[in-house]
Amino acid sequence: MKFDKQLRNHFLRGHEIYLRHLSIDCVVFGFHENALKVLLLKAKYAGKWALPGGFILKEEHLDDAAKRILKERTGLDKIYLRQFYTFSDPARSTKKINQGFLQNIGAKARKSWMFERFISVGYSALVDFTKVHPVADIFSDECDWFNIHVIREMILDHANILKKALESLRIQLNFQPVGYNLLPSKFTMPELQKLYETILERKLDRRNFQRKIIDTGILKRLDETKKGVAHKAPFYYKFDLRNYKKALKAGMRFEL
Amino acid sequence: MKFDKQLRNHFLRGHEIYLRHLSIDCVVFGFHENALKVLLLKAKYAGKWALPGGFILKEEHLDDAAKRILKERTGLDKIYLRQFYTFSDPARSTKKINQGFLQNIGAKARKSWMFERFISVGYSALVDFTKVHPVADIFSDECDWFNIHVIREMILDHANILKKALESLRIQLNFQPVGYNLLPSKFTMPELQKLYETILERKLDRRNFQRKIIDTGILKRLDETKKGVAHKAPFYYKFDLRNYKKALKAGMRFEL
DNA sequence: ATATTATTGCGTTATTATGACACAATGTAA
DNA sequence: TTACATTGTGTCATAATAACGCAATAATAT
Repeated sequence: MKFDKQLRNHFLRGHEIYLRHLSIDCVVFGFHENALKVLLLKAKYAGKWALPGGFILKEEHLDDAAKRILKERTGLDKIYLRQFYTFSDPARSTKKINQGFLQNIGAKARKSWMFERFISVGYSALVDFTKVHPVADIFSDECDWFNIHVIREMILDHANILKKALESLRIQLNFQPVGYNLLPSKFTMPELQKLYETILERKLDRRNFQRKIIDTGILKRLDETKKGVAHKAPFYYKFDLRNYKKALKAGMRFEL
Repeated sequence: MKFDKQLRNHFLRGHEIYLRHLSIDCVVFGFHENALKVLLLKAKYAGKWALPGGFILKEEHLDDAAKRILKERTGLDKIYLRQFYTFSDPARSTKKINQGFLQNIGAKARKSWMFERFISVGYSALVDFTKVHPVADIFSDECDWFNIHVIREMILDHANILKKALESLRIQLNFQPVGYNLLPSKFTMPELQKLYETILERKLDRRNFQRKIIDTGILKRLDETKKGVAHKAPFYYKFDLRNYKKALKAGMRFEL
């Protein structure tokens, strides 16, 4: 079938266009229904889960490779991306390969560049959940969002990569109001707070949180309130892009 | 001569033992005479300066490669090391190669793996200046310390790597009392303060600085004072390793 | 010997930021 | 119409921070 032909070709001839020994893995964060989510692929045959990843064209910048890979997985064009760590444990990529997979690829492909050692550069992406359309790649037969705390068994060292990405995100939170990238353009204060609580894994005082974030000046309150809630309706806010950028430039801190 | 034979061999056969397309560059920070220093090598023939760097053995962890490289350049065994960024601009390594260099290597070597594209992983190291014995490598004929603010012209994108390392160090300062790695085992309060001022590039109030760092509990004051200063002698301090590690584990912050 | 000088150790105070909590307002559901 | 959950705004005690004062001290100049 067409799919396997593509796969086979990748194993046999991929090294002609990609750099050897080097890959990218992306941790794509989204926020939906008050929970932090991550985009995962279900690896063919193995049934384990994998981070969206890919390879680097011979004359391509890593940032561009990550953009290209994520464009394919999410349909999104302008994704907020940040390189966070490079994973190089020699044991990370030499784990036993799934047998069902090998059989489907064929004997010749077993000597493929794909079974050599890989060093992988980790990128973390922050996206607006509502804008993403997950698409599987040639190594997988499913692509979907998962709650950060109910993660399935993952291939290779991907669980470790995810863990590192989360730590990195937690630190990033102090230097950048990540809500801008993770939330839809308009959102309520409780939603923003829940985002922070989820990432930091601790409760914050509602009133102090509001005061602090308002004081930064990066939010604009809209005249509109949320409809259809069985209690006092919260206002919608959006980021004041002008002040947001100014704050970033000035190296703002946002401690909680 | 022996040196050029070694170099020639590296160009012709290095790819047999090292991963292609991948290198490491190290920014080694030291502190001496109240100034932040960085270790540089003078590239042969080009005369420009370079960060200590090297390549990764086919089954070697990047961290181990960095350790190996720095052991050779500094003589030090247990260096505090941290990976900070991976540099992948396709243009970074394709800059015109120095002619004098090429002539000395010979014609055959011009097709060497060394002239292919390189992606370089940046490591920053914090060392005790007084313990380092700089040694040049096969690509250079000089190795020495330079004040961070009077840096010479550098090869490739090394100036950029250095800049990124400094930014990274500045952020690190909030999470880790870097003095432990940069200062000799015993030091005075003004020395520690100067270290912070140099990295942050701003003046700090002497009295507030002292109070804050004492309050962290990671220092032990010795009974000894500095000798031979034409004014009131400052006490020596050293890090209380027990509390230092405890603070690190607890994720201490040190804002100034 | 003594005074001078630069710098240290320790302390004070005003200002600002933080954490913890009170209470009225409000939009749906009972 | 009332109950309910949750929001917007505000207060207050406490902690952290910035700015500054002053006596002590070790070499040096007189």
